[in-house]
Amino acid sequence: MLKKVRTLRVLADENRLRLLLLLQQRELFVCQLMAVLKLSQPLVSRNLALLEREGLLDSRRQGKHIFYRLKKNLPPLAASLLRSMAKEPAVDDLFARDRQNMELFCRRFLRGVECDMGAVKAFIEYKAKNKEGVNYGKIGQKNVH
Amino acid sequence: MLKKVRTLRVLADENRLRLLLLLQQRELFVCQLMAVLKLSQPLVSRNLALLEREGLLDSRRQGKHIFYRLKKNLPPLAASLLRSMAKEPAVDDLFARDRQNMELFCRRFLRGVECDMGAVKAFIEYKAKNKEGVNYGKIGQKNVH
DNA sequence: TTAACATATAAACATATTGACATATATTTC
DNA sequence: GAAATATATGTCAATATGTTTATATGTTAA
Repeated sequence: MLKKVRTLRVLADENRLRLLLLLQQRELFVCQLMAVLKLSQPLVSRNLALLEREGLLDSRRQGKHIFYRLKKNLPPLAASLLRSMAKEPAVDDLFARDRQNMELFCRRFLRGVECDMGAVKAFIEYKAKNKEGVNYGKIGQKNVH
Repeated sequence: MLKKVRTLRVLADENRLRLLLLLQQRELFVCQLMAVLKLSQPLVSRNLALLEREGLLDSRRQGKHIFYRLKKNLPPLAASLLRSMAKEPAVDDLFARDRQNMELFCRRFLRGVECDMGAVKAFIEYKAKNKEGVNYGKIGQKNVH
């Protein structure tokens, strides 16, 4: 198969797109992505591996953690596709929520700690209780306890 | 699933990309695409239907033939993706051959006739005999009989 | 109306992808 | 060293996708 068609296939998946969009902003490790996207650890791992093999991500180990981030010199096709995708309203909405959740998770559930599965679990439980429509991002306002 | 992810998935296929690239140039009917891409009739039909349902193609019937062409107002995502794809060397090579073959087919196998399955069959047999490396496009030169 | 033809759709099958679960690996901490 | 932890990988069932074969539809021409 043509390499670029393979790249397209890899990009044509909601989970992987959300991973890429989050990793566009900054370096992250697996458990952060698990918490925010609410995906199982093997699922996140596998999709990250796919993206890395396709030349879209870089990773580096630091202690127990493995950091992933968007490759600096992204293939032009992938770069332009990601940009176009991010502009689509529906994608942008979803991504805005993911970004907000990542912020919340890091600020209120990690607090200094690099990351740990306890925080992931706590975050997912917290989100299960505080259902849709909650104003996650702003501390000290009603819907946040 | 997000609509735009579905669109991406539809585009992430070699056969469909080749169809789109050919249809970018001009209106074509099914048997022309069958001959040039060397794909079965149901396969061409089905992929064209997929692309049309996704809002990437228009079709109109004229007698026995059904003409397809790239939609005028292509969704921006699809338009930019097609442009980026066409720039990729490997895709461009493949597409250049397809375009050349379409030209040859129309000029030397259709000749006035709108299209017919006999011409499709003849073309595919001709191509089977004159294997790779042949200079299809130029009449009156060695490799063309 | 029937035969011939271009295209569409359905049915059947093979293959690929997804996601859950179990397990392996690598690193730190004790 | 062993235990704990973060991540990776293998396996399987479910599902989706791609392809072929068979059949249906709609059109023209006799």
